[in-house]
Amino acid sequence: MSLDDRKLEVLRAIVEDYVETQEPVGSKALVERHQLGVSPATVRNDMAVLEEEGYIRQPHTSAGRVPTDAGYRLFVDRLSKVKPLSPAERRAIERFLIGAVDLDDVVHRTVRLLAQLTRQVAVVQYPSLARSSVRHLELVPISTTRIMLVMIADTGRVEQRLVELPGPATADDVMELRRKVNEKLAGQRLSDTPPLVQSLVDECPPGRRGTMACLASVLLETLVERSEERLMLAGTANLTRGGVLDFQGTLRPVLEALEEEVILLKLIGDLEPSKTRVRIGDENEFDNLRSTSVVSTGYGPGATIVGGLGVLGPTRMDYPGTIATVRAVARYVGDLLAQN
Amino acid sequence: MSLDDRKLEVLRAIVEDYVETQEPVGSKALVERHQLGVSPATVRNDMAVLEEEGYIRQPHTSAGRVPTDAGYRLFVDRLSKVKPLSPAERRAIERFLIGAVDLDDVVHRTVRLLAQLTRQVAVVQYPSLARSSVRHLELVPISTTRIMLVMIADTGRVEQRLVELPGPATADDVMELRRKVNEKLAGQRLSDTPPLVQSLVDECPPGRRGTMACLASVLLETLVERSEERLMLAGTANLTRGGVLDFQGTLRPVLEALEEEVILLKLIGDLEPSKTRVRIGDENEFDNLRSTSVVSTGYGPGATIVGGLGVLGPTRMDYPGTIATVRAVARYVGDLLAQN
DNA sequence: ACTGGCACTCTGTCGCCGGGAGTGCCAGGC
DNA sequence: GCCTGGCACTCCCGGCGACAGAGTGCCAGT
Repeated sequence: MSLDDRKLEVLRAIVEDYVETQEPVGSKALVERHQLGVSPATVRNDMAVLEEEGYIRQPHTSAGRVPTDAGYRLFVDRLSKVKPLSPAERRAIERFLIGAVDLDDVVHRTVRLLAQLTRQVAVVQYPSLARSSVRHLELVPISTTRIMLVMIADTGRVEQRLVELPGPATADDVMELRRKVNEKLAGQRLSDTPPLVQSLVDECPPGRRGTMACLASVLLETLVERSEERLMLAGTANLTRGGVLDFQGTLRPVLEALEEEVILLKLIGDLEPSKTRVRIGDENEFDNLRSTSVVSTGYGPGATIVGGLGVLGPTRMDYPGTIATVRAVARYVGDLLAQN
Repeated sequence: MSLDDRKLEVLRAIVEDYVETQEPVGSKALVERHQLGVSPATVRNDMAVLEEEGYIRQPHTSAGRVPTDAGYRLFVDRLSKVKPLSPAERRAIERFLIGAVDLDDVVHRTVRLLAQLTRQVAVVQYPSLARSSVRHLELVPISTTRIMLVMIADTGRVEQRLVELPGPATADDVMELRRKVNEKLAGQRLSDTPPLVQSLVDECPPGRRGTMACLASVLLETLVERSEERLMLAGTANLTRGGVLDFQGTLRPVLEALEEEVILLKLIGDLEPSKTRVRIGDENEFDNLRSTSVVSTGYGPGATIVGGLGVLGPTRMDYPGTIATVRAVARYVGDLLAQN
């Protein structure tokens, strides 16, 4: 059975009211608050159908209706129009991001901005190393047998690692290494570097090969294997908004999930270009997040994508507003990165 | 009126039982669980005195007694003996910290370890720049009028900033700058650098002074003014342990406070050497944290202190165990830093 | 196909009551 | 003088029943 326009309109009204009031919505209140042009009885019939189809449900007999995950899904896919940001919001975004001095600062400001605008938990992934290029590699001698390797990526990320050398190296040795390594790797995408690193070792004169091999292994580890993704979180206090009504009693599982970076990365780190992804309740693959929704998108300079960001909140969330905000923030951050 | 030994013993018993059971403790249960050698009636008299003195209170008439903040304070100061860590805990600490590859990793592992061992919220401050020395300064050309300044501190911290130059600079110019800057600043404590940076500008040949001045101002900003403290948080999910009984109903204010880095820094960043600080409930200067206690201490290689760490939990916490754990972790982290 | 009316069901709240835990006080004993 | 047993009192907490309110499903009528 397909749903006619009015039934969809009723669903939309239910979602909107429920999101706003946090209370099951009944037929009478619905016709009063929206101009549906029909009587409560008619709405009730429509509701019965919507419930049949699984889009809404009653917490108990003779309570109002509440959207199901499927209901929210339908709402997001077909019923919600994008809500344009207010000029005030746009100004807020610009003002907030404009003073950032380095990458850490950008991420930091972004995540707080997102949390504040959406009033939910915000997550921002640092630009992924896997999607970055090497801008420069620096070797800093710490002692005769130890150097610090500093990798600067074009996205602004800086990673450092300590390298234990097999034997002592002079300052000149280090300079030479530095030159060679940069010659070979600077400007390369990180994902392309492994064979280049190998060739570095191969081309090395035998006398120095030990040192180079040592450096190479750490390089590989830093550049690729342990291509660690970092992220930043803000707005956890927003989980307590609306009492403990959302999240079926405890936010325990949610807080636990937020501690797991792996989980968060899976959530916001799937990077289909210029597409905003919405995961609603049960659609989430993590049990702990079954009562939450996640809105995420990729960001990056221009059309390329270097990382993800998003927000997490109760399934009962303002999807149009949240989606609009997430997109807008992602675009601004991308622009900001493009300037560097 | 001074409290005799038995009254103190009663207080100790109350604190211990309450911490364990989370329920007001009555006189009868007390004599049953502890060998006090007197009758409940006697204990009741002692309790009346303890209440008079403000160390315990009754949630309502004819409920058991609960320690007040002052009661916990007395307990911590005079009644609790340090609880030595179990060998298993020591091993856990070592095993957890041993694989750390860089500073980020150390801090990350430490904070999670602390959260796990104490089952509370853990906070670890990155080694403070103000207490670090410059190991090396690197200048990486980004374009002809932009260079990236990377500062590596002896504590392992790496800070980077973008510098906009007033005019174009050649690779040689940059190399020259790099040499000069390092000559002057490497090895210096960050707090000693401002006059040195000034002298760098003064000694510069007039032709390059513009560039150097530009660099110098960013240097100053990076090194001193914006000597930003960073920190890491873990274990917020532990706040939900024990229901919402602690934290008088909502953890909202607590979560809010945890979002404010400034607050957290004040809490764990007061660095009296080798002293563990305990702030109990109302002793806390932040209203939002009135229902929590904070145990914090400094850490660093050897006897010097470069940063703070600690945990935050309900006033009803296992003080002896928590204090012991915080101290032990701080010592291990210090040792780890000393190795670099 | 929609509407008004009506009976029904369920929730949430209030007041009430009794059991239980714990206290404060008092008189008596060591 | 300190400790103890006894006793009356207070208060919380859980269960129970009544009740008002909200919302529904259904049916007959337009």
